[in-house]
Amino acid sequence: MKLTSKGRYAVMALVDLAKFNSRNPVSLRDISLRQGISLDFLEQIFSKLKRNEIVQSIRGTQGGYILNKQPNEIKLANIFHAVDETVKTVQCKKESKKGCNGKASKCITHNLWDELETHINNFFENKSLEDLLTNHRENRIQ
Amino acid sequence: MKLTSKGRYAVMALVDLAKFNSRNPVSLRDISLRQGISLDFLEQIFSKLKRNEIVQSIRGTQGGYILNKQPNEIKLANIFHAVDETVKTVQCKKESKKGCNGKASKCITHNLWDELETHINNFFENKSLEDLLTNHRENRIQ
DNA sequence: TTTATACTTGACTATTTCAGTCGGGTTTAT
DNA sequence: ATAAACCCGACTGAAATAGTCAAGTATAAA
Repeated sequence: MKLTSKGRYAVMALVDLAKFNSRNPVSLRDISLRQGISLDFLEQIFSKLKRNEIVQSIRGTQGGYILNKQPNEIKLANIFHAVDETVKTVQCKKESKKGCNGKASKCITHNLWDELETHINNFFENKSLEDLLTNHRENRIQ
Repeated sequence: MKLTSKGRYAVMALVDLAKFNSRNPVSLRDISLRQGISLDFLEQIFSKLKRNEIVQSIRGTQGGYILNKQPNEIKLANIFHAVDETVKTVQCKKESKKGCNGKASKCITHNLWDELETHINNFFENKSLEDLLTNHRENRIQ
């Protein structure tokens, strides 16, 4: 089981954005440098975050991105959903596959994956950007 | 985020094995046919399950596999661990990557992935083969 | 009004992982 | 003897991932 970089980077970038979100927009170039994430890749990610109204963009010189909501209103679930990061446990749901749809009954482990999905989604629903910011402030040494 | 087929198949195969575990060993061929899983792939999986003492093998004609413990003693965590299915959230742990080890401090989201790992592992620690068997018996129609 | 900065978009690509195959074994009941 | 079944390691096609690249548009500032 793994989490892709897209979702991980999205969270890292948004925490960074929230930290420097005081007044001025934050450019992807800055985030790229601070977080060590490819600028081109960040652009892909932020295009999705914008489409999902998690951030707003400001074009032109001195432009950048700002959060579209307060950090405590942005759940991790929103972020992962925005960048198409989904929990795909139940491959047996695929059409025309044996073991699940082929027979009239669900495959042996079908319920298990459903439960797991719920379990993981709960975790993401109950964590906001705000939580991460707090956690980070407490733990950093510098 | 996704779960690989190896772990999913391992669970399906073991539930199947547990169901038919009455007295005689169960051959992979039978499991393959019932669950629609490639025989060669099953052999890879059971080699690992055996190495981790989750099953025992009986060679020769009429051979097969039997569970090495009672279903209620086999946690899903054991199974996933046996087939190398791990929750890989924290890619920032990789050596020589920016954002975590490069600097003296942990990367912004490091704790998050740790928490998530714990959250998911809890789920697997608290579910046994026995639970799945019970669940399956209750739900099947046939 | 020119220029540099920064967002916008879509196509392209190298790498890695996954899922499964293949070809050889060895063991053992019948 | 032979067929069923486990055992083991190498190989491979396909898909997903993690970017890269190219060609824009918008806007603030000089």
